[in-house]
Amino acid sequence: MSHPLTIATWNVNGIRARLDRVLDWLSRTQVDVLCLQETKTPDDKFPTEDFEAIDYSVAAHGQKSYNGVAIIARHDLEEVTVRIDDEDDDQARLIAATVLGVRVFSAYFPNGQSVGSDKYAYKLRWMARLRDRLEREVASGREVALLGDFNVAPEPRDTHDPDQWEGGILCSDQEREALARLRELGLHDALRAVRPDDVVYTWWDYRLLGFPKNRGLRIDHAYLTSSLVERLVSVEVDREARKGQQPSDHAPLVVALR
DNA sequence: ATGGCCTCGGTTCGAGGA
Repeated sequence: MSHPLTIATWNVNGIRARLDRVLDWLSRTQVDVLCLQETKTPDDKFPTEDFEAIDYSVAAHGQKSYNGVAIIARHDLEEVTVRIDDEDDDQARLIAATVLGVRVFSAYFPNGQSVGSDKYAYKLRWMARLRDRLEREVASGREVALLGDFNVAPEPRDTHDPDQWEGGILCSDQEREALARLRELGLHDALRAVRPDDVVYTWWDYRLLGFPKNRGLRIDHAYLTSSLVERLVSVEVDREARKGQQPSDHAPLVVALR
């Protein structure tokens, strides 16, 4: 028998700038596991006590100003590991923990800036490294849940305006192929598993009234191994969390498992 | 109104984001 479990991912664009909003959201939703990205905070300044005060545990891996990931959970966080591999890389973009037997990864994929740039090459290299890491994790027979800001829109329908986005950063063939290589490991796009035809976005530009006009992208994802897909009840974007004063430019993606 | 942002660190701007 498995335990019902909700797992969410949210790029918060600065945990200290968004702390009250995230605490309120957790208290209201009672999500079991929350994967955070762009915490932009060193671990000694992460507001761990504030989460513990509402009975959540924290595993954080951050750095000053940029990047940073964390996993917040109402259950014990076991086997916490940070980084992808042993390669030299000072960017804090991956943390893993085991929650109720599920190996959960919170990932902040590189943005890539523009196709052909040095940052683009780093992004593709990072995705290949992640693939190799997850190949080992999946081969071990674990239930794996990879959640985060993947910074890739998998298909043209995952952007509000393909004419504007296709072929550019977040939507290039090489990025999409690197994402397909992750799925080839046996990881499935949870949103598409239960909502194959919906137009869904998770990010909207702060500028140009992006959110009111629903000019968005689907770049935050939850990739699950098959046994977790079989437990899927729903996958939802909480658009309410993108509204109001000082929102993140991303909304949370919430995965419910039976 | 026909253009419209936000974080961080560190100062009143620059880098980065997507």
